[in-house]
Amino acid sequence: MVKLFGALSDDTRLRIIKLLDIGELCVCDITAALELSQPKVSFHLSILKEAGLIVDRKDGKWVYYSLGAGDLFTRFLIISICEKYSNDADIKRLENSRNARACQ
Amino acid sequence: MVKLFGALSDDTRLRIIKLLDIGELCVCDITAALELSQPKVSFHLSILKEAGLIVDRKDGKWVYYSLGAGDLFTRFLIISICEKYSNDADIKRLENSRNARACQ
DNA sequence: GTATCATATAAATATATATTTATATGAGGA
DNA sequence: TCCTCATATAAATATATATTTATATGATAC
Repeated sequence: MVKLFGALSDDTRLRIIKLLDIGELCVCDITAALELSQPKVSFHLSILKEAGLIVDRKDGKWVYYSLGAGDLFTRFLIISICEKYSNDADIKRLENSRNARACQ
Repeated sequence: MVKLFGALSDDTRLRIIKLLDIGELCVCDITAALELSQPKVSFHLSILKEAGLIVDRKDGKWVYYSLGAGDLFTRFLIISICEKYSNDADIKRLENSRNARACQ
């Protein structure tokens, strides 16, 4: 429980959760959307994964992350965060990045 | 939101929340129940208060803390924590402390 | 007023967490 | 096979958070 709340007590990680609410994303898209360094994004993804909030799926060179199934409480937390938290700028950059086919 | 989750990402503070679920308690009772130093308890109480999770009430020498009203989401978090988290040893020590009238 | 009690705060230190920079891994493509 | 790309990990550093020890505050009792 401490680990779960610890994973949620960081602005970067809440931004990632909000991004993944759109759907599955690869690391390069998340990195582009957040405008952060790749190791930094990987670090935060690992903490979210470790807390059971997200899951990953490998496909060739890419690793895709998405919001995890989790238990009822975890799901409620994610829903609440996505409802309360907004980061339009991130989502806009994500769209730009995808249109530009940043990672290929 | 980060501050709220940050306040919940510590074992000592979850123990305090669980204790306060019983009802209003003074600092000396919380200190006795947790078997921690008084400054340490005051430090953690200040973080919970700052996050809007608990409120205080002064009466003479004593300061009493209790779970705050908060918004729906905060209340749900507190309810969930109290349901999932158990610390029987703390509650037992609290009862002993009160019987012994530790603070007076 | 002085002593004592409950609590808070400050300063110093210890510990955990995040960030940066550099490098490793492993999959495809030339 | 060698090169490049996407991602992860390691090491070094920076920053935040927690803990300890000492002291301050403010109330009551003597």
